[in-house]
Amino acid sequence: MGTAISGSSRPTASRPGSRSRALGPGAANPVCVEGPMSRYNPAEIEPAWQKYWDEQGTFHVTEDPAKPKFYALCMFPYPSGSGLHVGHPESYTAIDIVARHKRMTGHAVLNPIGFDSFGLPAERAAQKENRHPATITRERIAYFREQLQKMGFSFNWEREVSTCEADYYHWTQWIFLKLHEQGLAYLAEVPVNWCPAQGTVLANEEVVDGRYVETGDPVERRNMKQWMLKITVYAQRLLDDLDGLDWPEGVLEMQRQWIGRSEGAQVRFEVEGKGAFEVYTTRPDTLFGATYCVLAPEHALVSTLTTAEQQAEVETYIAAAKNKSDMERQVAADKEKTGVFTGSYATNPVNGEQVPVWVADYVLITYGTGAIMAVPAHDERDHAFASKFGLEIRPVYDEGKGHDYQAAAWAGDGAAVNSGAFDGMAMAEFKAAIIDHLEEKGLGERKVNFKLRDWLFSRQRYWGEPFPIVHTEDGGIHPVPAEQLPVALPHVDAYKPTADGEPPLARATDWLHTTFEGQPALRETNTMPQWAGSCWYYLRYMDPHNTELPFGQEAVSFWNQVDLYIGGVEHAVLHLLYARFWHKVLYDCGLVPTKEPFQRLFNQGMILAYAYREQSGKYHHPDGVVRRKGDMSTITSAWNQQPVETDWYGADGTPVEEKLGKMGKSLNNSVDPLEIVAKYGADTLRIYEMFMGPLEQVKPWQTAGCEGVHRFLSRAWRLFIDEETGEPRPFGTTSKPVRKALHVAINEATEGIEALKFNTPISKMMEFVNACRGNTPAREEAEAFALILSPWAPHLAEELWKRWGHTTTLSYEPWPAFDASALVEDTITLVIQVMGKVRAKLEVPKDIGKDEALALAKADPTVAKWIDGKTIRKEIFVPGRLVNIVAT
RNA sequence: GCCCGGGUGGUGAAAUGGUAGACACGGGGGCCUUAAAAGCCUCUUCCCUACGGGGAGUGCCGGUUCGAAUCCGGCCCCGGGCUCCA
Repeated sequence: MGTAISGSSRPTASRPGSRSRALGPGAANPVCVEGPMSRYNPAEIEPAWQKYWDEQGTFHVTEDPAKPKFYALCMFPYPSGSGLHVGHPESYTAIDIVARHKRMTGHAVLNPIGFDSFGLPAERAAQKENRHPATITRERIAYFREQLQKMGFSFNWEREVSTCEADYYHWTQWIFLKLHEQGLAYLAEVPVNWCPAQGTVLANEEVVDGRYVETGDPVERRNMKQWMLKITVYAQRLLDDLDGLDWPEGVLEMQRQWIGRSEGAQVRFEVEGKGAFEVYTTRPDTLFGATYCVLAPEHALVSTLTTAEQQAEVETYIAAAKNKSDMERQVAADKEKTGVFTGSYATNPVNGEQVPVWVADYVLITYGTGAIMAVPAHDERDHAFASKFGLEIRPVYDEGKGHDYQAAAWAGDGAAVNSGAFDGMAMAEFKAAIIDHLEEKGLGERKVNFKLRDWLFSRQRYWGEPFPIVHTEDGGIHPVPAEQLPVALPHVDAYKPTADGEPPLARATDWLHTTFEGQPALRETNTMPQWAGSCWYYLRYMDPHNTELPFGQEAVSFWNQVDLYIGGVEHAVLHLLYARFWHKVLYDCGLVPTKEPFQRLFNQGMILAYAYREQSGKYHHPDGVVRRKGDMSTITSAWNQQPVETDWYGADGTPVEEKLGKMGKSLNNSVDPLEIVAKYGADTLRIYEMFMGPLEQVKPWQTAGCEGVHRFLSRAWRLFIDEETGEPRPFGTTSKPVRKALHVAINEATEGIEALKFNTPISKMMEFVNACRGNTPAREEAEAFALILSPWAPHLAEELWKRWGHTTTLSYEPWPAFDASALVEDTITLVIQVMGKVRAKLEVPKDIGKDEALALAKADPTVAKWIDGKTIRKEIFVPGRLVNIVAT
């Protein structure tokens, strides 16, 4: 934030940390310049229409069985302290265009908005400012709401939800009780990142090199009692039901990989006199090549298997692994594998060989059985490990090309060798045969495994939903009865853990101590993660004021499921997977009619912005930066310390280099949408957001690009409104080129909205205005134009509609019909190619035949020159398009 | 390393087997104006030109085709994500 905004455009809501300065000379406000009284003035018409829509309840929607329904949803925002930047309205604008179009095609449209308002940043702000996070959050929401309302989105504001309010989290808790009732919630000891100095648990991204990134305090892994949700029970269904969804292929693929189904076998390895462990493998066909085994450091059998001589080394290794985060373990092991020998040997069940058992952190306790059989000849990771520690590498497949197994692993198919009775088999046959063999002998069994793990569902934080759970002294864990909900967040004296490391809620001693069926009891002091509220908000929107249930059956049977969901690809896995999981649980409880929550999903591309950095590392806001062409300076790049030439200069004349990056505080390149609204109007902002390029594409914001869009809207205004009087210009008569341009635009808009391509329709609407060349078209054409423009630029369209004498909103007018006959011309431009190169263009009747076209082509002097003296080998004729003469 | 996106003028882009650069931004020239702003007209991929044209060109190399930005194979670069999943 901290972007330049003119004083007059200051939003009324207070916004912490903001500043303002006067607009520079180059940033004249076209809205305020002198001129005719009735020029296009969004500052006047936009608030008026926003007021009208609000007062008239234009977009209020009810469950009307006479209409088909459409549920359009954008991912709701987290109300951060810095407000929305111009990247956010991209998906809201796209959804709004679809919603407005669907109303015009007779649908009952649900297009709600709300706020994902629990979460860590507000808690941090509360600690710093010593204010209640609810107060801070509500202030932030007020500014977000103002920003959204000034962009003219047709949201169902009467359905707004905020996940941190008791009337919402009441029902989040209610759904948790359902999960608990279904046996899907349980307590488990789970390792967390514990920071003793802060007395708190940290998220993975807050820990780097074993230290808290903010303070540098050391972090250790510590087991804590945590609530878990059994999402793994749903793994197969979460995988199977992806098939019917209209989602981007990339997102489906990421979900499939995250769920990570694999088929293989679980095999038992005996250690003489010390017991046995099981390994999971997808390659039971390589069992004869298993030359050692590896246990995860956390595996229960490690201490039993460690011999006296190896004990010191193993213990040191385990201690080191324990304090590394999963991420660190991965990064370190990518560079070089580590591990230690336990001193014990296990029996390979298929050939009776004794193989050494090692401990290494490249084996994860959380996957499979936490133990593996290692086949270095056929697995890269095992190969790297075996090479480092001098373990045997024994191939069990001959791939037929003399592969050097000592140099590298090879995981492909071939003919089995060194595998006793199985020699000669190919992979598929071998797999089936050896699993049968293992099952017959009782050495193992067929097994399906998933990468997906149960969901760690508790946080040691204040600003989240309290669990509706009490603990009695006898160790009993009891759900709070549904009629006693909500369990309200208590007030606490500080938003940090207690002195003995209990979560912040433990500070509320009056709240903490309660009774359960007459016995003294303590309330659960963990809170739910931020995902909880966003797992079901799309259902609450269907029936947001229900005080008896999270949502009523009547509402949910009408709205059914979300028809179109637009949001960032960063939520491709977790949010979407968690919401799908809860939805399936609710489905199993008979509370929702569909197996899946979101039928169609679309990811908008991130909007980037140029950032300008001087060699000291300081960022200059793009507003003050200018390019002085030809005036090059050489500076040391703050990005890579290399000398770099630049002709960009900050407002103070300092040379700066340009780089594209995420819009945000850290690069000092955010742009507040209200700044653009003040300068150009909401309609310009909306259209520019869409005009920048395809919705799914990552693209850079350039405020200057708004100029062209604003000019287009001004030109459209002038086309229909007399700028001196403000009266509508008299309508003209229709003409062929204008009618054609209109129907091209109607077609492009109609198809574009369906395909979520919102950029090219704008070009076609610009072409329509250009085609009119200042001559007002016929009334029918003008009105059709306003109607197709209205999803993109609703304020301008409404204003024109009103000035043409209509007395109600155009939001429910029928969408204009496309007439293909308007596009038909009598003649076409026929392209004449010789050897694939364009040599001439001829104006010919549209239905010209091949013979006639070729005759005309050959008669053209330029064409004649190119085929003169050559033999014609082939003649291509594409009706209505081109002729290609192949001559050599 | 693996997975997912993406490379087209000075810039954002359009064209998904048939005229590469629509529509805009920026820039040049002109009109209007006492002047400026706004507006309007016009040029604007690069190179050559005897001004008629000609040649090259969609990250690089190759292929298929009468014809490729578009389809196929190989490579390079950029952005995002990642749980060594046995």
